[in-house]
Amino acid sequence: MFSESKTLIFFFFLIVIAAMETQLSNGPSCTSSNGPNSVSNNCTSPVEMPNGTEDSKTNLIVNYLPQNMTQEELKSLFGSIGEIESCKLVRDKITGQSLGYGFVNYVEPKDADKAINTLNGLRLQTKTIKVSFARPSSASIRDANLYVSGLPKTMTQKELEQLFSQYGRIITSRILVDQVTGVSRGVGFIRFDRRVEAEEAIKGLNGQKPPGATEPITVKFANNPSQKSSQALLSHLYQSPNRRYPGPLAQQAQRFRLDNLLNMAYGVKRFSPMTIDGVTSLAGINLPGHAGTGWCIFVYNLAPDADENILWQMFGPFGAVTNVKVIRDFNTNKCKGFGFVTMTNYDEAAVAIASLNGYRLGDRVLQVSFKTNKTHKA
DNA sequence: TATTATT
Repeated sequence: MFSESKTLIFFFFLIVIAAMETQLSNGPSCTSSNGPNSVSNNCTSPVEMPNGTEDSKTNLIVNYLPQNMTQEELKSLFGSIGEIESCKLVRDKITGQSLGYGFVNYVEPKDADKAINTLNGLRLQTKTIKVSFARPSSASIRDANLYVSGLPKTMTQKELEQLFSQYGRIITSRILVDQVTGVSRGVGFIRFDRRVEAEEAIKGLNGQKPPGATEPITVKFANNPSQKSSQALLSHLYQSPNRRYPGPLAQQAQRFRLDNLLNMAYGVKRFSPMTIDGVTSLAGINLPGHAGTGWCIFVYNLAPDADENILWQMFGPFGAVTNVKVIRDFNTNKCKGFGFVTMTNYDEAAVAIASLNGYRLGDRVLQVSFKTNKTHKA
C-alpha cells in the first residue's frame, strides 16, 4: 500500500533525525575525575570552583529504575527525603520509553547525602536501584560503555575489573550469567569514566588473551539502548494489527514475572488473589481502596518514628508504587500509627496486602488492607 | 553476542 510506505518513510526520517541529535548534542565541555566509582558512592568533598565545573553536591543520578516507573513516582520516592529542586526521568527521544535512569537535584546537599544513604540499594520490583552523585555533564563521558565477549567462564567480575582498570576509571562492570545455573556466559560490560579510556582499552585488549586464558577476547563499544528502541519501533510497524493486544501467553508471562518477583523479594508463597479483568474492574465502582489514581492501601500500627522510606521498602518490591504517606501529629511530627500506600495495579496491591498484613515490623504486627471509605473505629 | 549511567 502506498500510504503504508509513506508511513514507513516518515518514521525512518524520525529515527535518522533522532540519531543525528544524539551525535550532535554535546554538553558543556568539562572533565572531572571525581565521579562515583563502581563500588561505593563516596563523596570526595569537592571544593567550590568559580567556573562551575566542580562536582555537584546536590545532583544525583539514579540507575536501574523499573521500566514502568514514571517521573512522578521518581519524584514521590526521592521527595520523601527532602525538598527537590528538579527531577527528570530520562526517556527515549523516539518511543518515549524510560531508559531506566534519571536525575534528582536536591535543594540541600545534606538531603542528597541522605538519599544515597537510605535509597541506594532499594529494591523496586525486579530492580535494585543505584543512587549516586551525578558527574558533571560532559561529552567526554558519553559512549564509554564496552561489550566484552569470549571471556573465560571462570573469570570473576573482580578479575574483569582488574584487567580493564589499567586503562582508566571503571564506573560499572558486569558479567552476564545464566539465569538458571548462575554460571558465567562469558560476556560482560565495562563502563569507563571517559570515552578515551574505553578507546584505549579496545586498542589494548581486543583480540588479546587474558592472563591464563586459552582464547582471545573481543572488546568493542556496546550497542546503544536507543538503537534497540528504534529497532523495536521498526518491527512494530511491520507487525500485523491483530497481534498488538496481549494474548493469554503474555498474560501468563506477566503472572510468571510477578511470582518470580515475589520469591526474589520475600521468598513468600503468595495467596491466589482474585484477578480483576477489565470488565469487572470497570463495573466495580465501589471497590475498596480504588481512588482513580490507583489502589490506596491502609497500613496500621506503625511505630512513632516510622517514615516514608519504610513504606517504600515494604511495598516497592511488590510492584508499581506511586505514592506513600506517613500520617504525623502536627505538633510532635511523630507518626500517629498509620499511613497510606498507593499502588497502580490491583493484582500487585492484593499480593502486597496478603503478604504484609500481619507482618511483624520490630515489636509491632502490622494491619494492612485496602483503604475503606468508612471512618476507622477501634 | 547484549544490560540499560549523563539531562
